[in-house]
Amino acid sequence: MNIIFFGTAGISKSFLENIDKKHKISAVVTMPDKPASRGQQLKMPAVKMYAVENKIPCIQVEKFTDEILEQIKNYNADIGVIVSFGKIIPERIFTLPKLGCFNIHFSLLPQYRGASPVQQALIDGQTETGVTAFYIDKGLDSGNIILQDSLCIADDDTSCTLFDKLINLGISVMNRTLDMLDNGHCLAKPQTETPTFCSTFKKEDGKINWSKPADEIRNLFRGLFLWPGIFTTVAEGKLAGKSLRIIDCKTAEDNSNAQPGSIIRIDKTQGFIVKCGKDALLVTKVQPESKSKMAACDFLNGAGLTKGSKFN
RNA sequence: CGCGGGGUGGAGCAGCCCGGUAGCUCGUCAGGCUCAUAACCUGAAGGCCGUAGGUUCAAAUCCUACCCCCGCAA
Repeated sequence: MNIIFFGTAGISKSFLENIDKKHKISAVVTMPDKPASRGQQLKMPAVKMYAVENKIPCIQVEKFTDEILEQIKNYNADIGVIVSFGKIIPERIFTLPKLGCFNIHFSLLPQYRGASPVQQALIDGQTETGVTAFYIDKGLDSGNIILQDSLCIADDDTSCTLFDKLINLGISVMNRTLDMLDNGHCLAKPQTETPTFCSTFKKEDGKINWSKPADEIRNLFRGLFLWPGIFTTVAEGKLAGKSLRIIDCKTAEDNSNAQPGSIIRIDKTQGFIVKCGKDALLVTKVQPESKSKMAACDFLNGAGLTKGSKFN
């Protein structure tokens, strides 16, 4: 089939390069280059880099103008594949390909419609999630479901590892969906259950509330692992007032009535243990403001913190 | 020229403003104590203080240039 691919985020590239070779990718649609990192130089989306390397035409859109519409129309695509594009695609665009457009979404729709289904599922402590291929319609992730596959979430999965698993599964779902469409055996079913929604996260969402149970904090850590991460504020010592990012942690049982946010124990081989609302969190790796990642005990040595020190 | 922090024994840091003996918490090694230990005590090794110039009797510290690392923002 003749495919037009919509995608922007880093993960989109994995899908683009793994589309079954029997199909032809006639064009890639992505967002404009954006200033990035310290130098603030323009950086092209990974999808565009792939397109350039493989000499695939690439359309970058800020807004879907009439001119863009004409360009897309000229590619005469059979199907549009959308993976993490980053913009709502208007009806006059998604109706251009002969068979319409489908989206790969990282949840078991209609659960977790919206921007951060992977992160939110981890934060909620879910043990199962999946990938859904569905037809784009005018709503938000509300179209008819073509194919859905589930997988188990492991206790030690973070957004990083779970994304990896979902990308693999998603590529399979995408290619099977393309096969079904190609063969004309494609029965899409409406979403009937009650949907749930999730939105994007802000930096502030990663702030630790130590009065919460350790397993909730740990789930927040897992969900926000890639971005923005979870952080706390040092309350004393030479780094008082600075923020501290938690790079790795585990829950630890604790029945003491110590004050949440205080260090109740130091394990020189592993890290330090902070009391939470229920149980405690063993912090093993950390990154202070403006600093590199380091072992939790190294941080204590430099910051002059010890058993009894507190975080806010 | 987006904003900011930083490069000091193996690790994390202090010292720099106000030039004059290389400091702290760990780690490592040796010895001691102990039923035992990641605990405690004693001792030791290990530094061209990011690089190159400059100022000075004297530079980790002041001046200049360069290299590298990191956070924010995107």
